Amino acid sequence: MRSPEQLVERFRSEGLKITPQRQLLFSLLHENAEHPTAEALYTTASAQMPGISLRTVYQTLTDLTEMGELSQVTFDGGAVRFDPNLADHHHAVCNECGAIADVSIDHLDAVSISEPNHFSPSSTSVVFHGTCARCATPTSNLDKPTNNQTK
Amino acid sequence: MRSPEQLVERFRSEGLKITPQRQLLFSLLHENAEHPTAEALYTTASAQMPGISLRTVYQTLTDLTEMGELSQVTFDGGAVRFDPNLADHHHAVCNECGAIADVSIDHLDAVSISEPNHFSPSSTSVVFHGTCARCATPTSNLDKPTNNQTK
DNA sequence: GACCTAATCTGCAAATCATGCGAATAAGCA
DNA sequence: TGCTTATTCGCATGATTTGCAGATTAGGTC
Ligand SMILES: [Mn+2]
Ligand SMILES: [Mn+2]
Ligand SMILES: [Zn+2]
Ligand SMILES: [Zn+2]
Repeated sequence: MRSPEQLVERFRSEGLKITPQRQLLFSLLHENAEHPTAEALYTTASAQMPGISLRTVYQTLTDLTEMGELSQVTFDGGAVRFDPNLADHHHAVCNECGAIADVSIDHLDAVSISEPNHFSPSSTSVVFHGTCARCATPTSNLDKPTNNQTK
Repeated sequence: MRSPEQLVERFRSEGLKITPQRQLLFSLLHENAEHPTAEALYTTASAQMPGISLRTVYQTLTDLTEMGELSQVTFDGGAVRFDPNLADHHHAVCNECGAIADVSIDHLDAVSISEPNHFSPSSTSVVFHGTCARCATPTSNLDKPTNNQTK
């Protein structure tokens, strides 16, 4: 996703209005690597802008997605998560705390479908499930992230 | 998933009852490579057993999953799909018709996370999105599978 | 075969997540 | 300031899945 400033420009140039709700969401999403759900963004947004509607959060997220500024990902049937990282990347989901990390992958081109089933893949996505660095360290659990488990 | 006969044996040996509903679902799931949703199974089941409850379908699918006889998969936030294929495998989802095919993958072990982020993956799943063989053939579209798109 | 009882099935309420819709509101502009 | 129209908001509705409780039944006992 582009910077809030660039998004303001884009919205303006497309004749869309610059509302406080949109600006807040631009800033909450910018470089946000947490893959938040709509509800999570709503909670954060509400703290800064009491009265903002969950409906507006969904609306804005849908708009940004349709503009190609956001992508949506889901894991294991949980709620949709929003991802401002437009680079080609994959994900690592922690079984313990539910954290979702962006990962780059080496040798993805080596991966191929074994059987000659004539499927023409246009995209490939890889999801790792396992234990994240924080949850792996047996030290103090005091600073462990809260459980964001999808389901 | 094991054969209906073996499942009957397993259920019996665990003190579970062999009901017509369960037997029907055993047979509908056996070697079923369509990755059906609960609703889809309910529709098929209802044709053979009018009056069967959707709740029972869900219940049985949950039971089989907990017994390790079924696995559940979801794609793009759609409804949960049930998979009797217990072998380690991956999936190819057709963008056109929504068909989901099982695929085996070569060189998966070559795939690795680039950055040293200390994530310890316990499992890796790969999903291809693209066009299936049927949808790719420009011949008669009459025999194309119906659209089962997840969303 | 009749009887008993726990397991199962069923119908419906309710939870969760997401979208449709219309009325109220406010951004952008003359 | 006042107009126009996009946007926001609240609520209803839809889709999927689970909780619950009463009715039913499989499977054992006599
Ligand atoms: Mn990401
Ligand atoms: Mn499969
Ligand atoms: Zn973790
Ligand atoms: Zn297809």
